[in-house]
Amino acid sequence: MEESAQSTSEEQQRYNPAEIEPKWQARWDADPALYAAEGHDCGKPKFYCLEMLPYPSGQLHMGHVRNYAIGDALARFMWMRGSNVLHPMGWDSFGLPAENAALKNNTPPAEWTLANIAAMRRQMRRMGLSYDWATEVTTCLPEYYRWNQWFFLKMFNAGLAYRKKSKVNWCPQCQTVLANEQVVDGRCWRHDDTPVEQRDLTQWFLRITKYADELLSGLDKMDGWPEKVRTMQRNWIGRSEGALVDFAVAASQQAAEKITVFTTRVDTIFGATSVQLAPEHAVAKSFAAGNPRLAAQIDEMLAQQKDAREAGDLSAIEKHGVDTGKFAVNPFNGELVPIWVANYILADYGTGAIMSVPAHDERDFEFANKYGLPVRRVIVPNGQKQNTEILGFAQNDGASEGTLPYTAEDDSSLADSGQWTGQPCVEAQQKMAAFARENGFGTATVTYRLKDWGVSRQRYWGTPIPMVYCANGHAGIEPGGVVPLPESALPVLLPAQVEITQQGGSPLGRVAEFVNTACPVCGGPARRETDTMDTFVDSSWYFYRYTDAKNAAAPFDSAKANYWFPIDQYIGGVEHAILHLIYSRFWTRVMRDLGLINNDEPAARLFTQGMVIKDGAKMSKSKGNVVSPDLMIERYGADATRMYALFAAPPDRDLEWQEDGVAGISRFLGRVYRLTTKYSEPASRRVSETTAQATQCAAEAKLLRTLHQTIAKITDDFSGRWHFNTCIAAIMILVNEIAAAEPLMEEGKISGPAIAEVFRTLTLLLAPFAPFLAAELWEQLGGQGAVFRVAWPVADAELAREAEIEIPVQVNGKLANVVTLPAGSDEATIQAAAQTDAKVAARIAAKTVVKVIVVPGKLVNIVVR
RNA sequence: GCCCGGAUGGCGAAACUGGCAGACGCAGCGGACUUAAAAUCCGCAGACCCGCAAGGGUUGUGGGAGUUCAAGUCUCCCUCCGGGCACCA
Repeated sequence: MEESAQSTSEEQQRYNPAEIEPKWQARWDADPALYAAEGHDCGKPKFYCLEMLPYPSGQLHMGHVRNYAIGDALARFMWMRGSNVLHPMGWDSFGLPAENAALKNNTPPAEWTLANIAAMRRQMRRMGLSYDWATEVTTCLPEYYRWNQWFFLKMFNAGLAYRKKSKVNWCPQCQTVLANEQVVDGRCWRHDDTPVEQRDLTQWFLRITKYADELLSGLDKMDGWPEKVRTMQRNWIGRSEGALVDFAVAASQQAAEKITVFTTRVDTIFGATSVQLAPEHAVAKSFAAGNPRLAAQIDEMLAQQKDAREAGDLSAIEKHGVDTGKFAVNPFNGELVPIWVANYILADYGTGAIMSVPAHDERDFEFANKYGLPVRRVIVPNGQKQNTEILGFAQNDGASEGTLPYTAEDDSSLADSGQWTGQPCVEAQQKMAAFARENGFGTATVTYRLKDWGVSRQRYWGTPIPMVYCANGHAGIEPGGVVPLPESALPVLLPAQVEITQQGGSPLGRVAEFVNTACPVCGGPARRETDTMDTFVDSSWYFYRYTDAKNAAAPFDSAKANYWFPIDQYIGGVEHAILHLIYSRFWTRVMRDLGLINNDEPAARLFTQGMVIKDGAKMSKSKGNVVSPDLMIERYGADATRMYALFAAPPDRDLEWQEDGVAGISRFLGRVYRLTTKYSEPASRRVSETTAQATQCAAEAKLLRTLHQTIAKITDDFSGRWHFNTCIAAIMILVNEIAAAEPLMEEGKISGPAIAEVFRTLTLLLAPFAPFLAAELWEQLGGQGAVFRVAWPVADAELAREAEIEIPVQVNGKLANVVTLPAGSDEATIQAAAQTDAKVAARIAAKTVVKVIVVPGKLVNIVVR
């Protein structure tokens, strides 16, 4: 009996997250105002803290835990600093996995998705994340996706959404089209074992290229974004300045037949020794029409390209080409050059045709070597003689040794180039483009790698595209033509009972009640568009919806969006650098041009956290190294799990998950709990300040010094470096010092107010990292209200200052001893102390002091000989 | 091939502007408490060598050179690992 009574009372002293965490979770759940954002008139500075919304797979993984632990710490810190914080969460809940699950389990996608959301919301609450659930956004619900449709209509009317037939990426696994951004190394971004096929389909596109220049130049100003992400976006946009030049086809029956080439080096045009066409090029096709041999060779090239693309490595195929036997006229010098078709010319970049200048381009050089095409040098470094020779066959030795291809354009000039000979390259590029324009055979131009965003998906679980095809046609619309629905017809609801099968074609096409409708203009029969939108549409603007999530009349109220935007801190994985993060920048500009918002960019600052790794590899089911957050929470509690995710590595680096480390954090939290609860009522327990004596005051001063240094360090880190791992280490140091001072507290030799300040502040410092424990301790300390609304402690520089400082003394760069001196001692004092130190003196005895370096506050180095 | 990161004890890491390398934690070892164990608390700890010990010496931040009184940190060259881009004319 006695034993159990004792163990019960000890039990109460023990840190038991399984008890305190659910208790606080229930209290927080019952208090929706706790994490609610306030209005624009609350008088506080706003802070929009956002983590990327997850796909509701049904299971939180460690990457989520890390992402949300970072965001949550920041949100709580900002609240404590007196900001009005918006910290929302939502669900990127359209997409293929729901259809796959439907196939597998015979569960409707909606049901499966909503159940997953419920499960993940429960996990997030269990983690104690400070989301304002009143602003929750679920993209698969009509309340949300109707605004996708609304935007789509706006874009259609603005000419930003259009249909065209083109070659598109098709994933046979997903049974749908993919955007360029969703093709990774020739594979589907979701199925890295599935080669993407090319199909000709008529699809809806969004005109992101209209904003290409702005998306590019905007990056220069985005210094709150990682340089890495900005670079990736720059490369993806791939702006390139050059010129279009028309080469007439010589002796063409069709007099107007010409080949327009794109080049960034029009200054090299006198060195062009052939014109190269992509196998898909229209002129190549027209030549092939009368030349079966050529036609066969072109077909072979196309087949080979397809194979290579499916193998995932386009650059692996060897360059080869075929001479068409035709010639083109170089408009600058009237020369005839042969026209070839070559497999390395991309049909969808530039014009699908180039002028080949072997002397000044790596690829052209390689190609010319292979086929013995002439190499003519027309660019030389400044100062070199400007007469050159036609080399005839390319050479790798002799006269051209190591000099070709010569690709530099800076500090280089033209040679053998008619009236432009001797001019610097860069200057000549402009003048020659202007010349072409004046003479009607070319112009300066800019091309982009970025293509318009193909958004049609032949899938069920997505936003229906709000368009119909009027069967009979009417004024201005031919039969079968596209008619946009009026806004009043929105939302176009996704039909609930749809059989999901693996056959091709849009599943919606098999739902007669959905497909068959009336034309909104003429009332005649019409069929609905049966493709749905890419799910990246959903995530392109969801963060605006958070500012006004319940609005039934508009996607959001502009005043609210303008108050909260831009996002002050966006946190997520780098894998979205050129998908979500470029689409949402585009969407923001579209909304701005529609007059809905004032900002150009969605997020002022972006943080990309590192991956969570186990046994040296990214966690994945196939590797069998997945660690379940649920299991960690069950064993060690949410506080310990989250805090470990912040402690194990700086947030931008990869993190190796070690369960023993979580146990260590749990132990640490237990220590905090034990100490704090023991001293939670100092006034009633002991303490009279008058007992303090000088030496004990020193111990107290030391404790307070560490306390204030810790405050300063953490406060500083939140505003800059975000090295939460060292913040937590600093708290551990503080706690170690408190534990060391415990005997003095026991004896009442540390004052009551000091003890109270130490534990009160410790609790506040822990609040962003271990919210459950902080809430519990705050209550036990008698704190009023939610700990997350208590003002963040302010470091007192006076209390934080070190009275004495240890200065290492080196002799010839090697440590001889450490001397202790009052802080702020001047150079002379330090040097004197250093040189008179016994150990130091012993080392410099019998030597000559050459030089003494004194760095006040840092060290002394005595150079002897 | 090009562009970013990164490499520090047995492990995760720290050292922010050049100034005591390894803070903090994990694992380990020793001790206290306990009949015992768990939990907890205290202590030790880069490696090598000398010493019974206190202590002392050498060496050490992927490799090599350099700048400097002083280099994990700066410069040059190289190796390996991770990520991105890759026939873009």
